[in-house]
Amino acid sequence: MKRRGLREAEQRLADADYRLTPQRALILRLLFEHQGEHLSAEELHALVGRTNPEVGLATVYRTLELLTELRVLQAVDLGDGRARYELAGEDRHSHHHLLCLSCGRVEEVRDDLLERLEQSVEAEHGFAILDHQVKFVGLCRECRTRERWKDDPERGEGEGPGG
Amino acid sequence: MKRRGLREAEQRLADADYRLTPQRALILRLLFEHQGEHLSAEELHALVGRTNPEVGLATVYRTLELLTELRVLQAVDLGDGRARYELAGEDRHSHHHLLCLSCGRVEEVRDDLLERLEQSVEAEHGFAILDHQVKFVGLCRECRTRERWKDDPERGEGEGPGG
DNA sequence: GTAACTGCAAAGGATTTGCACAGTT
DNA sequence: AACTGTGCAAATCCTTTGCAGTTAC
Repeated sequence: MKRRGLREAEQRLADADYRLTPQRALILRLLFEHQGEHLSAEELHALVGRTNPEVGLATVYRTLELLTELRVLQAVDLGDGRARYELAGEDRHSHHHLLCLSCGRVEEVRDDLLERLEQSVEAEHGFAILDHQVKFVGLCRECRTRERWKDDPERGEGEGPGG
Repeated sequence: MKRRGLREAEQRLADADYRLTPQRALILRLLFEHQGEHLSAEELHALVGRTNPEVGLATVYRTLELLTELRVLQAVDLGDGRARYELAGEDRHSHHHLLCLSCGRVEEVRDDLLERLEQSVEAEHGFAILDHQVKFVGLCRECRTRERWKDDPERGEGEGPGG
């Protein structure tokens, strides 16, 4: 569905006089195929490696950096100590994430109230907002419903249906 | 003025059966003396070293971790690749930061609209929010006034009330 | 053809950890 | 004594970088 986005992204590379190497093309494709998964460099490298084991991790890092620079990607911090990436929204910066403590899932939020908040901040602090990062940590609807939280005083639980 | 907070923090250590060692006492004191500066582990270690060069960096890290666990501190990510810390508000989680791209200053925000936003998110996503992190990146009033920004060909026009 | 790109491995910076010693209870 | 806490240094983790060989344009 977002196939067009891929073309645009490739075009943006060309427009900025960068080469569309097979590595970059593959990485870009995977990024679009795994939209919404917030892949890290290493995860992406693993994905790349499925078909092209030759591609080095450094290349993945370099490509990620390049694509971020070109505003094709945006780095997001999900609090696990590594950078994760998502496709950058065309019109608007929109990293508002709901991070579930129980299952680790990441939902995206789009809420007009945030714009309201920005306006308020700009007005009250005289601060010109260029970008933002909003992250809510808590329990998603499902985990909350499951109530598997009250049992666990500490933490560690295997959320594994895959087992 | 916030001397009482220091005592409370020390008490919290004791309550949790941790010892108030000279290192911890010093670190805690410095943390209160440098409120609002968002010190990193290494900065704090340097401060500690002014009077007690013997204290190791690892101890600072360990203390920071401990104090965070005890909710005396909160780690904040200001985007410079290292963890920074601030005293945790008693009643309310409150890391809402305005990070100025020009001078690097960090302001704190307290805005009711954020609570409104939280409620909206809880209602619409069924997500139980336990904590949040909100960071706005842009230009503070002063840097904005100085207009040292318009020189930059990168960003050009856009939001220009100055017009 | 050639500057851009890649892969590899080594380097880098922040944070953690293993371990023997020191300080408390 | 039995632990907890500390200092040091080595280890770890993510990410970057140097360099020689490769390749897209």
